[in-house]
Amino acid sequence: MSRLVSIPKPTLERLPIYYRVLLQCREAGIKYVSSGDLGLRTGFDNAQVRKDLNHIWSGGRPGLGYEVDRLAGCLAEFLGLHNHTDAVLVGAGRLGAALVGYPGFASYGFEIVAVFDNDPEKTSRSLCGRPIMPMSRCADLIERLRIKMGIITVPAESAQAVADILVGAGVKAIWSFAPTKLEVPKDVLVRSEDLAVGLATLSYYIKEQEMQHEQTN
Amino acid sequence: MSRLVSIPKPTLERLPIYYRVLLQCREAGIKYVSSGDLGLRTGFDNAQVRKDLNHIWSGGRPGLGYEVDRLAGCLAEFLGLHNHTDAVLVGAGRLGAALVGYPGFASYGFEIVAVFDNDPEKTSRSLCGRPIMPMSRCADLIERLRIKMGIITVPAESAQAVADILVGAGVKAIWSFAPTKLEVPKDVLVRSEDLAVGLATLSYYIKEQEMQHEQTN
DNA sequence: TAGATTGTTAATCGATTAACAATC
DNA sequence: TAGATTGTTAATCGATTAACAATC
Repeated sequence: MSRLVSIPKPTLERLPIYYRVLLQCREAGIKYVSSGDLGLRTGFDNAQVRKDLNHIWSGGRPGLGYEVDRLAGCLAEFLGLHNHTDAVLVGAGRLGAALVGYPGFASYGFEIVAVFDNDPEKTSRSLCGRPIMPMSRCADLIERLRIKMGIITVPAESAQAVADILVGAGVKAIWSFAPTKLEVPKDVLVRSEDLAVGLATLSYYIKEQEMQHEQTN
Repeated sequence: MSRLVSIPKPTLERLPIYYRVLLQCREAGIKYVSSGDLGLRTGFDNAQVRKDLNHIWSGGRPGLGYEVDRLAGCLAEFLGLHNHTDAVLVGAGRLGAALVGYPGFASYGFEIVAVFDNDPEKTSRSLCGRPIMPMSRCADLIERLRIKMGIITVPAESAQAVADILVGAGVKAIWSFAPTKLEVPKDVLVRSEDLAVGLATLSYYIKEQEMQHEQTN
């Protein structure tokens, strides 16, 4: 039956942040951190920190805190950061280029092994040393290399078609930057990074600030 | 006293998604949508949709639904998408380039009017028609143009220093892509888009899937 | 021992979902 | 009128915060 002790989603999203801070601590030669320290460095409540960390490790020492090295190790293990995972990227535009060149990738165990795009003008060029291939070769490559992860950086209109091809070829996790809802079978995970959501949030905040300003004057 | 009827954060983050779907409906010539329709197209519960929309407009017509045109208008109004806002971007790397070229920007009322970078090699070049200027000129330009929004696409190590300069010059909202916590006065809003969080989430999911696979075999 | 900090339980808070009378 | 769908209240669910005995 495996571990069905599934972790709350908000907790899962905070774990990478603890991990980042722990790496910084290690860099700085710090051996132990308390939940209070971690709270200060992440902006989370200290009780929150303890609760989150207890989901993955109960090795904290009262009066002392958490051993930086071991906690970082547990987090990396838990998140699967040591597992190497190959990925393909579809959409060789500016955002695609940024992701291919993103150094964080490697440190999270991911490697973009192939880039696809349907624009013939692009398929003659290459991206960070990777040839840009036409979509016609995508499914075949995914199947042969048994690739499980796909990154979508095409415009919204073509995103669903791309997702269908990826899923059809065996991809199980999609990281999408296209502002649209993707329909996929339920054993496939889609994570949408929607920049427009962030922009709209900021726009709202700025509008509110300006309105308050006007009232003060 | 203004409107202290502040909107729940999860709701605020869903509004741009409704807005996007409404624009698509309008494009398709659809005049009315029900909360059920919107739920299907966004993936949210229909009761959720009604509750969210009632925060900004109670003009839905029982038996008929919401008038696409007017609802879209209310959303745009509420989110401040019609208000033009100038912004500066700091960090002319690949991600910076992707954002400067991002078409979504304009449709949310934002315009990147200046790009800064401290690498002398970059300051000779330009980005999508905008000259890349050295940081030494940043504060002055922000003050003169009374710019309220800054976008940070520099490495984590330099992000805090950049934020300090922006805030010192009068910026009130920061959109940061640097994986680090920024300390700012409490009247300044920081929105962090942390790609590492997304990556780690996906990594965890893929690890889980593989573990279950191993057990099945 | 005294001080600090853990892991965990209980209390609070807020968000989602269900239900339904009102109304087009 | 009959069918559909709203706005809203009440019920449920889940996450955050507070508190504290246990322990280094």
